[in-house]
Amino acid sequence: MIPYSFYVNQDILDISKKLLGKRLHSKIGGVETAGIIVETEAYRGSDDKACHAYGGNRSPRSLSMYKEGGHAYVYICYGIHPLFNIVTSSKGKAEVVLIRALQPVKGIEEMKLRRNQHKEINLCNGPGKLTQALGITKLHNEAILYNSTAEIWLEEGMNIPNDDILTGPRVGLSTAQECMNWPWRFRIKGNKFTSKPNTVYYEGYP
DNA sequence: ACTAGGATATTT
DNA sequence: AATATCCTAGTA
Repeated sequence: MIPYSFYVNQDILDISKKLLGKRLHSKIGGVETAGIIVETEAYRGSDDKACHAYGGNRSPRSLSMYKEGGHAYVYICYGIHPLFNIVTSSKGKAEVVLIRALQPVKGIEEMKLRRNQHKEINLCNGPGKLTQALGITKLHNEAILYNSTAEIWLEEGMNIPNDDILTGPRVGLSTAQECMNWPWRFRIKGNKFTSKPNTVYYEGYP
């Protein structure tokens, strides 16, 4: 299990890249499922208009973003889909990483049942899909990811060198003005399990 | 292959 | 009224 120290006092863009290649595990309803993180996005409260905590904004939804690194921020997107984010950095800064896609490695049969899909490629290739596959719901908002009883946690996986990371604009933003073009989406080059809109990207980090 | 529409919690 | 999405059903 990846410890508390990993989640705090790291630059939000650095940790978004370091999360690539790590494994996200859940043990929910007695079944363990896991996948390699292959796509992330960074959200930074202080100056990022796309972030729910932009400029220190607080709402019932965004409160958990202000917790200390190592907590989960789960919110409901479009009224239906829970999206799973990892709070990073220190308390009060509201910096989170959205997990956008996984390569399934454990509990694949359970994922197929939960997702009602039979193709492995369709189990975790989107932020709303992977929460369903892993059994993550809004009840896991504010969950701690680093203690022995955690239902959701990370494990070390493979190290992804910078040359194997593609960056591009974040997905689904249209009113965040200049922020919507920031290359704060990260994914593993050549990996087939990333989420759909794969059109725009840059090699490496500008 | 591509596109339109529906599902619907939360915020402004 | 808009949104950090996904699925189905329709047309091509």
